[in-house]
Amino acid sequence: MVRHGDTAGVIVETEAYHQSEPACHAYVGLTGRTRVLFGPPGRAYVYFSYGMHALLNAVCEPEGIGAAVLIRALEPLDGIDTMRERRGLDRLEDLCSGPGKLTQALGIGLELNDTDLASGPITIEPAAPGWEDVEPLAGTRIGITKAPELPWRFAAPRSLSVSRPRLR
DNA sequence: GCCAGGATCGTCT
DNA sequence: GACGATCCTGGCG
Repeated sequence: MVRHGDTAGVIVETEAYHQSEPACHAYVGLTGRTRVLFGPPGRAYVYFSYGMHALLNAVCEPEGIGAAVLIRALEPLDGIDTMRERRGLDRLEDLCSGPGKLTQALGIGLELNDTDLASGPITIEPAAPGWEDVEPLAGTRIGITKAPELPWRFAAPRSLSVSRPRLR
């Protein structure tokens, strides 16, 4: 699960990105923007998408290799009233069912880029009770034009908080 | 249910 | 100067 302040949710959807394929920002090599991707693992890579959304990634692989996991959806767990206020929405399954939605619901902005996901302010924690043995489904990634064939999207089956289209 | 269009701006060419 | 790892709304059926 992911926690920031009083808000937290269970990770139900992710996508993997790696410097070896062109959909990954790190594909172009080390630049000002991709510096964090090539840094040590366990840090947050938060970047600005489409001029209006912050997207949260967990940096993976040893320092020197550019790779990360995009957090695409959460099932809301704590601070749901706060999430509703930030999102201006009521329906539980709409609060965090997309990478831009969940950063808004959790109050995660660009200022948290390159922060440590073990010590916070954003923390990634072990699976919540009842989620330990969930086996994710795999499918192709969403919203990209390069390397669309790679089955690097993963989602929890049956969760209503997964972004569309649902995997099955 | 599906599709098209607009908002909006950092990053790299 | 072009291009997105997006979201929301409105039209149509």
